[in-house]
Amino acid sequence: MKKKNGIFKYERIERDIKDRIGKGELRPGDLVKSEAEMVQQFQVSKMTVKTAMNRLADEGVVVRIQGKGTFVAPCAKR
Amino acid sequence: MKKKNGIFKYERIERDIKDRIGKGELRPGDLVKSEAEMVQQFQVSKMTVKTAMNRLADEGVVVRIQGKGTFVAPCAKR
Amino acid sequence: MKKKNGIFKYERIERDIKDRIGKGELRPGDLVKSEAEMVQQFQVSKMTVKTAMNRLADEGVVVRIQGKGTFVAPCAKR
Amino acid sequence: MKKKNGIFKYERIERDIKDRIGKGELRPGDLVKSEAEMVQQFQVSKMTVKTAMNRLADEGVVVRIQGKGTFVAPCAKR
DNA sequence: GTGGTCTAGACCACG
DNA sequence: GTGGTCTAGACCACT
Repeated sequence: MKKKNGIFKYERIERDIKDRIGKGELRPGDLVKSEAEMVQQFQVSKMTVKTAMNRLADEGVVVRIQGKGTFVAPCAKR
Repeated sequence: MKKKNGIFKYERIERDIKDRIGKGELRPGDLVKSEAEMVQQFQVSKMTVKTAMNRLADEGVVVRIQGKGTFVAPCAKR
Repeated sequence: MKKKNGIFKYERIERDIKDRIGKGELRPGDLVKSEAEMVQQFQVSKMTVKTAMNRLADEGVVVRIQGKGTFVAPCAKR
Repeated sequence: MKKKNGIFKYERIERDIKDRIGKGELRPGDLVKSEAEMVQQFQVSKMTVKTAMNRLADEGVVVRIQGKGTFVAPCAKR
């Protein structure tokens, strides 16, 4: 995993999602962009997106459901 | 997505059918529940039920007949 | 949905691979096109490609290795 | 196939679809209700719905695409 | 009214 | 960056 500007790439993605939740752009229950879309948006590998989203899932910020998508947790922390 | 005991959903369904055969609840020639009923019972999609039942058919545990149903094989293995 | 020659889409894909092996375009050990490429080439969904390739794997024509790719079997039948 | 009030059940369904197109409720390219929904709506068997929709498809009123749905034909006749 | 094929995606496990 | 599992449907073939 490489850093850019002193932070890990996956931290940039985590930060972005949390910011959107903080601003109310993403609300509890909302569908978050898919892995494939994030790969495009952030110009990173699927593994980097996965690392970011799994960290957010571990923190309880999002819930990932196979075959359905990634959703903002019902009581998302930020 | 929650996996039970680290196995796939279709494996849970396969196991359930095999267990019923092992216990004698399902006997050779018996009609097995329809895909639609299993979708309800196991709370999975139709394709997951299909994966499970097709695997059992490949193993020779059941026989599937289009338009009729799924039956326990005449000499079902367990 | 249009079927060509009254056969299923996955059968067209199976036939294509077998033909390439028969012609010597694909030889034992060769890497076969990825699922994503076949989705583009045959204009079908990923699941249809999977059905085709899994059937070829069952027949022993190809070997599929998660994380690596699909290869023509060492002693491919045609 | 049974009649009700002197007309075949599938004729009632065909009539309904054509009427909706005539009124502009359904326009070229629109997705028509699924087979399963029509079974509920008209309280008929799947075979009856199928007969109706296939007749409409033969007439060029609708286009049926496996895995996607039934659509009002680009230049639907009525 | 069953099982079969197919869509257009999603996330997961692995290398 | 592959193949694997899974969703929530659709229409198709058959009995």
